[in-house]
Amino acid sequence: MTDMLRDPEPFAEPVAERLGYLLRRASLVMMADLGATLAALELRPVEATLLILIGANPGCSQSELGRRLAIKSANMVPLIAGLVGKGLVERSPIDGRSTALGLTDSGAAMRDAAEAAMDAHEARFARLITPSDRAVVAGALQRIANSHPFTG
Amino acid sequence: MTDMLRDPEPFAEPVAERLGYLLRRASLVMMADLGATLAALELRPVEATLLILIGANPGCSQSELGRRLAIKSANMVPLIAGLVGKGLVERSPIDGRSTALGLTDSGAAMRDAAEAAMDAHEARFARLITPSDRAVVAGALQRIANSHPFTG
DNA sequence: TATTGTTATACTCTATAACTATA
DNA sequence: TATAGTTATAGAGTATAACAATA
Repeated sequence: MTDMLRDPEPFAEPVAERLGYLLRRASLVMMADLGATLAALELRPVEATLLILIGANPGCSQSELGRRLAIKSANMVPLIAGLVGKGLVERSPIDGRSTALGLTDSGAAMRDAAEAAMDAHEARFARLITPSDRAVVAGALQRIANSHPFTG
Repeated sequence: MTDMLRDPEPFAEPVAERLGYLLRRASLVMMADLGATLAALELRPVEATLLILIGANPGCSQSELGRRLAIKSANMVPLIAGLVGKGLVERSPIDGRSTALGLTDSGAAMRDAAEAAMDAHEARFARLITPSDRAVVAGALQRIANSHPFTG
């Protein structure tokens, strides 16, 4: 009987028990699903995140977004330029060196669509964790994420 | 009094509650710590993982490792070649197309050092989660990681 | 015909250095 | 002097396509 359950080709996976390994594998799976989900909107995950953050913080600067998301300023340039080029984000000068960012009307619509897509995406995975365990997981992940300074 | 605790520059972070976002941030923090930890051994995380897996599965093939770790065969070539070049891994032909991988003596010593470094690394983060919550987190991460087929 | 290992290559993401203009 | 934004570039990591040799 037990032979029926035997692994036909046993392979030891000692790293599979490690927290960092599990975290990375789980993160890659969720990122892949999110990417596939947002592809319908022709948005990458980072672009959807930027739309949501700009929508929630109208007038914020490019450098401030970079600090929050740990994206270097040099790498923010093509990201924001891409969203502006798509007509989703608009810049309005604050002073000579800063520009306030905001969503255009179509940017706000796209943000709403992206949030709906992300809700559906997240629901597919939240199903795998009981509500009470979800709080435990979220708390643990937050403590890990905050245990190192995020340089940006 | 409450003014003393007020955020000097309020910034809404609606994505910070999302499971995928938390997972990614936590994973990046642990990966950065692991990379810094293993730098003392001049090993990257993926190289340490390969040493551990080869040590636990002597005779395994390069393509099998790639399937387990979701690394494409084209990308396995320079990885294994690098470990062979460092004298940590040795190849012995099985048949005309497969080669069995194994650790050299110095590869086994390096594997031991890498596992010790990973133990210390992991302990720094396990501290942030109570033992009973650790099982909850590990279970949730495993279900998420297994919820999508891993293509490799 | 499917698999192992390989080469070459391209694309994305991220990092560094240097620079301009402004506060 | 420090900051916002930019440019150019380099380095990882990962992806596809095509191929040779073998099972």
